[in-house]
Formats: sequence, C-alpha cells, structure tokens
Amino acid sequence: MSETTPASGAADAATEPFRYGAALAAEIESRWQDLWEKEGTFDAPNPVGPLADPSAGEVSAKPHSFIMDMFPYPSGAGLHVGHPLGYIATDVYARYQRMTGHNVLHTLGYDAFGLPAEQHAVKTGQHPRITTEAAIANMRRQLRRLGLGHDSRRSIATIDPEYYRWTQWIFLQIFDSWYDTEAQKARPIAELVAQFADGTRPTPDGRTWEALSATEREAVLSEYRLAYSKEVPVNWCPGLGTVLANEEVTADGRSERDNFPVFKSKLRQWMMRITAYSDRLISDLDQLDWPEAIKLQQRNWIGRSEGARVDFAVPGDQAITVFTTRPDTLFGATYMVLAPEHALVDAIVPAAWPAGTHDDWTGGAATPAEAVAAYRAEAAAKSDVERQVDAKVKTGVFTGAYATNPVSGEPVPVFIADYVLMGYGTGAIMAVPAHDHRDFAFARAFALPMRCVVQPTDGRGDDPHTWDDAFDTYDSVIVNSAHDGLSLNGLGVVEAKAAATAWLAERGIGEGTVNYRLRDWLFSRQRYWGEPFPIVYDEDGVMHALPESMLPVEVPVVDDYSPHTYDPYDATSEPKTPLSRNEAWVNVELDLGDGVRTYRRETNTMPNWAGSCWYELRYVDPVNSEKVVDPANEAYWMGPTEGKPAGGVDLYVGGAEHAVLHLLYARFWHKVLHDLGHVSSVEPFHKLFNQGMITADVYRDDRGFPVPAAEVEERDGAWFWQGEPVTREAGKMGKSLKNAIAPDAIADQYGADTLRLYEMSMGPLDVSRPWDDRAVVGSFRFLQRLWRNIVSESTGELVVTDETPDEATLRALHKAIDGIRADLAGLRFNTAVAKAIELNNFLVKRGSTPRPVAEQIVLLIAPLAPHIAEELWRRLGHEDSLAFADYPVADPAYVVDETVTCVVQIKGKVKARLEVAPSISDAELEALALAEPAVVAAIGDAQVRKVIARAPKLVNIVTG
RNA sequence: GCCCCGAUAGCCCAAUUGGCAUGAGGCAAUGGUCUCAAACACCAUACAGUGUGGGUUCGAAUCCCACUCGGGGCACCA
Repeated sequence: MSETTPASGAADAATEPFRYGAALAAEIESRWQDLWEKEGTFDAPNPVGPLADPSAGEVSAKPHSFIMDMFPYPSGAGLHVGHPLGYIATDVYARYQRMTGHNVLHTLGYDAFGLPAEQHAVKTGQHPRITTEAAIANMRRQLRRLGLGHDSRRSIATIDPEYYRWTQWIFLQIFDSWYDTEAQKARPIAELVAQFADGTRPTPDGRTWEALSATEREAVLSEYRLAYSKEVPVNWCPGLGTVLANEEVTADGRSERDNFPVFKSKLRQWMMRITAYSDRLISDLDQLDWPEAIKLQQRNWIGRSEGARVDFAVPGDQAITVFTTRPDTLFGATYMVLAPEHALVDAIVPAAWPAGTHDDWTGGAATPAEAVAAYRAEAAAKSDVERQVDAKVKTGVFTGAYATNPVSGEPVPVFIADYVLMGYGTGAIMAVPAHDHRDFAFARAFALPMRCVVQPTDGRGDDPHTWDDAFDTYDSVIVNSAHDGLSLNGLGVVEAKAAATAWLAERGIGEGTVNYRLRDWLFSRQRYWGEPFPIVYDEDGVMHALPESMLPVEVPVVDDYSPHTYDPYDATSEPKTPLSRNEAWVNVELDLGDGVRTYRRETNTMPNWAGSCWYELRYVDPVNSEKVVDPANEAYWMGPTEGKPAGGVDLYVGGAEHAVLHLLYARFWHKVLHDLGHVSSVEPFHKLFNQGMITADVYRDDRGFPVPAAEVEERDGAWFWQGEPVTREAGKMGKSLKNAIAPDAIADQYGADTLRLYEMSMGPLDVSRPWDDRAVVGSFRFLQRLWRNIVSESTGELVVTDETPDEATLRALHKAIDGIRADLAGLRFNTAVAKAIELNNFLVKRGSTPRPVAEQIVLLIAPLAPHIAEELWRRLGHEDSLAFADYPVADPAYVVDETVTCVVQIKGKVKARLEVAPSISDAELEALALAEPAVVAAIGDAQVRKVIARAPKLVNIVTG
C-alpha cells in the first residue's frame, strides 16, 4: 500500500516527457472534456422544438438510439467505483452507436426527492434543497471526470419546479381518468360523467346524476378514478413516520428502508389503481427484451391466478362466495374458512353452538359470538411479524354455522382463521384439506374430515387420514366426485376444472374468474421533501383538482421540514404530514370558477417513485413548456418500430433491485399516458439490462465490526488492522462497510480511461465481481503500450510507419474489428477489451505500426477509452473529433484464416492436426485425415467403424 | 418450504452455443533486462482440466438426472 511514486514515473519525466503516465492522462482528459463541453459534441438534435438543430439535417430520417441509465439519488457521500459501472457501459455503447451512424440520446438526471435526501438533510440540519443541490453538483463533477458523453441540456432533476410541474400534471391526468374495462383502456373521467349524466350508465343507487350532491358525485367517481383517496388498510411505519407501499415492505413485515416494523392501519390515503392494468402489465412483458428473471419477478408480483368464484349457501338465504383455483376439487371441500374481518361473519353466527360441537372448535367460549369476538381480538393484536412467525401453527374458531357444498349437497362447517386473508380473492375459501397444504394443516389441528378426490400417484393410498401432507399435483385424475348429474370422475385436473366451472355457471352459482395478487399502489407519503399534490378541499370537504394553469404547486419553504417520527414499535401512533404545520401554505384563496374562495391544500406528498415514473419522457423533450413531451419527438425516440413492437427506450441499464418497484410503476404510468393519447409508445423501456455489482473485500475485527479496508495489511495469508487480526469477506462496496474506493482516486493515479477500461474488462456486465486495486494497472499498461505503438515517449513524434500492412497484420486487424464490433453491439465489453489488447500485443511484437492500422485501432478503442483515442486521432492528423467517425468495418476476406487447423481425433482423443483450407469439403478432409501417417499409425490394426467429419475443423475416427 | 441464476488455474474471466481448454485477455507468482539501488516499464516462464457423482453422445465446460456450495426472489395469495 506504499504509494510513494506516482504511476507516471516522475523520475523518467526528463528522459521520457511524452510517456503516457498519470500526469499526461490528466492533461489529455481534461482538455478533451473541455472541448466536448464547449462544442456540445454530445448534444442530440430533436426532430422539432427548442432542441431541434436546423443544421443537423432531417433528424427523423436518421436512425435513433435512446440509451438510459437508471436515475441515481444524488448521495451526499459521493460516488464510489461501483456506481459508474453502468454509466461507463452505456457511454461505451452510446459512443459505439454514434460511430455507426445513430443519433444518440444519452444523458443522466437526478432523482432528488424522497427519503434518502430528506434524511440526509435532517441529519446535517440543512434544508434538503441545499444539500441535494450540492450533492448533484458534486456528482456532476465526479461523472464529468469519467468522460461520459452526456447531453447536459437534457439532465433534469426531479426537484426542479419545471420538472415536477409535469409530475403533478401527469397526476392530474391519472386522477381525471377511469379504466373502461370494455375498451380495456383508460379514458377521461369526463366521458364517464357524461354517461352518468345522460343515463347510459346508472348511478349506484339509481338516482339521476342531477340529484346527487357534489360530495355524492365525488364519492361515485372515486370508485372509478385511477388516482383516488380512500380509507384503506395501509402499511404504517412509525419509525419512518410515513405509510409505505406494499412493494416497500419486506416479506417479514418491515420497511425496506432502515428495517423498521410496519403495522396495519386503516387510514385515508391516496391510491393508484394499478390493478386495473394487471393483465396488460403481464401480457405486454412478452413484447419486451428484458432478462427473464425480471419478467418472472413481475409476473409473480402481479400474481395472476385463473379459477372460479363459487357460492356456498348459508342459512338465511345468503351465500358465501369463495375464490378457488381448483374448482375440480369441489367434492373434496369439507369445510370453509372466512377471514376474521369478513363482513358476513356476524350475519351467520347463530345464538348457540349446534348440538355436538367439538370442544376444540369453540375456543372455550360459551357462544359462537363470544368465540368470534375473542378470536378477532387476538388476530387484530398480531403484527405482521408475529403472523409470519406463527404461520406454521394454524389457529381459528368455528362460527357455529354450516354452509352447503354446492356439488355434494353436504353441510360443511364454517370457520374463521387468520390464514385466510381479507385482501385476496373474496376473503373466503372452500377448504380442500386432502389437496391443499394449508387446509391439511388446519384440518389436522381441528380434527376436520378430509376426502380424497384427486387420485394419488405416489402409492400413498386414498385415505387422507393416513397421509403426512396434502397431495396437490395437477398430473392425475379426479375420483369420488359424482352427485346429482355432475361427475368429474376420471377426468384430468384441467378438464375437470372446466367441467366443474361450466356446471356451476349453468346453475348461476359460480363462474370462471381471474384473480391478481397485485394491490393498488399506495401513493401518498407523510413527508416534506416530495411533490405536493395539486389538490385542494373546499369548506364542505369536497375535493378539487387544480387547473393546469396553477401548476406547479411548489414545495413551500419552511423552517421545520423534519418528519413526525415515533417509537418504531408504537403501533397506535398516527401519521402527521409535515406540510400541515404550515397553516399559511395550507389555507389558500383561489378562484376555481366559483369566485374567490378559501381552500385547504392536500398536505400529503408523493412518493419518491413519482419522479422516476416518467423521466424518460422528459429526457426526450426537457425544455418543452407547452407539453409533457412533443408527440413528434416522442415518436422519433420512443415510438414503436419493427424491432420494438411496444416502443420505448432502446437500452435501459440499471440494477436488478428495481424489478418490481420502479419498473412496474413506470410501466403503469406510461400505459395511462398512452391510453390518453399523450405518447405513441406502449411501454417505457424496450431493452433492459441489469448490471452486476462491484463488490470489495470487507475486513471485520473480532467484534464483527468493519474496519477501514485501506488500512489493512496482509502478512502470510492473514490480515491485520492496527496489529490485530481481522477476517476478510466479500461485500457490497460502501461507506458502512468502510471499503469504498472513490473513482477520483483511481483517476488521479492512472487517468479516467484506465478506470473505464478496467471496469469494462473485469467481467461480463451482468455479473457481480470483486474490485481488485492491484489489477487496475493491467488496463493502464495496455494504454501505455498503445500510446508507445503510435507516439515516441521521448520526442512525442509519431512513430507510425508508411509500410503497407502485410497479410498477417491485416488478418489480426480485421479479426479484431469483426470481434469487437459484435462484442460492443452485444454489450460484451470484457471480451471487446481483450480483443483490442490482443491486437495491440500483436503490434508490439511486430515491432512497428503501419499508419492505417494505427488509425483503425484508435477508432476501435475510442468508445472504451475516448480521451486517449481522441488525442491519438488528433496526433495522427485529424482535425475533427472522432465521436462521429465511422467505426471500422471488417473485410470478410481477412476475417477467415487462409488455412485453419483441423483436429483429427480417434475416439475423441486428439491424435493429429492438419492445416487445411477453410473451404475444404467433409469428404476431402476425411480422405486427408485417413492418409495422415500419425493417424494411420494410431489406428494400427483396429477396424474403422465410423468417421465423423465436420469441415474444416474436425475429424473424429471411431475404431473398435 | 417453493421458484430462478451461477460454479473453468492462487484471483478476475474466455471458449463462435455439442467439436483443439498445448485457455482469448488481465492480475498475482517465479526468473531475467533496465537501474548505484528501487519503483515504473519491458522480456520470459510455470500453474488447472471445468464443484461432486451418474447418464446421453463418435465427442460434454456446454445437454439430462441427483447432490454440494454460493447469489437472488417469493413465502399462508386459496
């Protein structure tokens, strides 16, 4: 770790002043960065609007390439070398695209609202805008140093009022629309109002629209609006002082951020009706070029289940409707379970236990009503965490009521139990203990009857009472299922489902239906640092959307912006919005058409996801003050094309952690905007690529606390910090593990081109790999050798020669061109770098570099190491930047070798090698191989049974 | 518990998708050149047979089955 001498070799400066060292790299890099900035090299012209460039010709005719990185939070801590991995990759790809004739849109904005920025501000005692803007400035400085070719005119930040004006505008579009299930799309709410007004659509209670009060109308409409405010069960996190979306709560009932407990609470909150789009969000995945793993995660999160609704009659002329995915097992339904909070429970509970009620079923209560009340209290007191822990033990209580199995006509007892969730399906199930693991466990605990209706195929017999668990395969046939004109016996599961569903539908006691796991998106937060809602309430409490002319509703400047947080375990606490403290802002006089009146503002703010739900659209048209995005610009950059059926950004690179949060929300917003006619694309992101993480060694002391990795010494295969032994493991790079390495430090030591090259050569972009400080020098040496092949280290003069390249050199060159092109296009940057190194090593060995070869290798490396490439290009006599130079194209004549080595195997073992023409036929090759003396000798007396010839590379002789 | 993904030299990784691992590339190691010495640089050398066990095939890192280890997702969703 002793870095006494800079890598440039200061001592050599006198004799080798033009050596490619850290000092020269720094000089070259800052000079080119200044030039790119001054000339606006990476400014991409739009077809129309303020960013159109008349001198750029007919933009629409040029092929486009819209390349994006996932929006970063501007962290106060600055970047470490893991952060820019994806940014470098997209920059390399963008530069390659530019050199292959594309009009490239590449920029980077900042997702600057939200909890991280606010928490940082609270910690430092400075207003979030000040800390956030400082963090953005620092990040811009760090990123500029890496030579990223961004169009800075398009670098928006979500906290800019001119940006969030449109975030609020989109909210209003969503608020002012409803989902027409027949047309399968969102439509303006005005069209729904018109239907109510002219009577084509009846109001819920049958009165005319005219007869409803404003409040009543709003209540009707809020059942349709895609953004609505409603009292709903929400995830309340006292430790953070805000409510959270389902997607922000972990499986064990804690907040994804800071791991605080989350409690269920019923509160009035803003919701987004994302569930209306469940089906389209699943089916449109097929049109996208995304990693299968991410598509799978989205499909699982949305959780589409096909099944049936079935009515079970209960006394009092009522019915309990259940949802089941297995209507084929209806004959096996031996009891029912309702969620404890199910509305029908009170209606079916009888005054006394039926005669002969099992003692275990009553929970020790004297009457069913008491048992139900006691169980409900018990269930309500449980937090999600406790429920998780207790999940294996089934609890519940008998309601005292019996329902009738609609196919067998048998009475079945009705229970309440917390293993049935109110929020899914109908909040009630038919229990088929023989063929469902959860029902099996419950039936065992309560000694309930079981009936086998799916023939076991594993030899366990057909008496469920002797089984260890339920038998739930789809790959069998139905048995014991015939009564009253319906027989499923002998049918396969799939046919039986259809038959049972049809039978139910005929009798009006059921129908086929689809259920989704996805819930509506909880869209409000009790935060200061977020977009205010463009909503006010009048004196009667009636909600009004602000007109477009009143946007943006700016975040008010206040002294106290900290959230109301509570003891993380205080489930009884209630959220309070920071904005509500500011009476002067909350109460506002406006003229919304009825003259000037006093209104109260909505004081919740939007979640941090809001700004990132649509930023790709604003990148396209960042300074448009008339429209969210001009249709011509949107159509050019994002519109559907042949290879991009749903449209969207051409390449989107980011971490896999956003699989169901940002990517689902953004798709939803985009689809609403599409339905309302604002964008031509159906999906926001066509090709998605998840980059891996850069990990780094983490060293921990004997208490398990991380120690500063930079100060650890290695001795004899063990590690020590301040003389004490420490352990080593791989971990995420970051401040908390004390192993962060700043890109600035690497750039100081070697230059940004080396850092770029190293990050690209570490491995495939999509896998995580450990940072190795020592290995960086390998990329540096490559650039030094490249430089030396073209420029004299002592004089700075060109050393390229005027020779005509020989055939071997041309073959090496064109093979490299061919390979590197394919690798860059396929985002395989690690192998592209290897091939460039290989070609350069060839030139080193060759002893001199012919000028045409020098020019080609400079162009080849330009996307990866743009500064040194620009510098060499200039020294080779070119006046213009190579950013738009044509990328080398391989001559096919030199890509294939004149002769290839053919391997001759005997029974799969290599026995001889032949030099043959690539065009040789199988037959010729076979004859040649069998004539080869080494082969003849190896075959000896053995019989040749078969010869497999795969011209031109292989012959395999099978003897025996 | 269920579902994905992965495992190649001391380390990071290639291998044109079933056809030469005398491994593409890099790091580290060893020897040498340069140097008063070192660092930088340069030259050269060695190092594994593809996590384990079985199978398919003329031929397997690649396909199939089982297992081990590592990473990720879901987790009473009926």
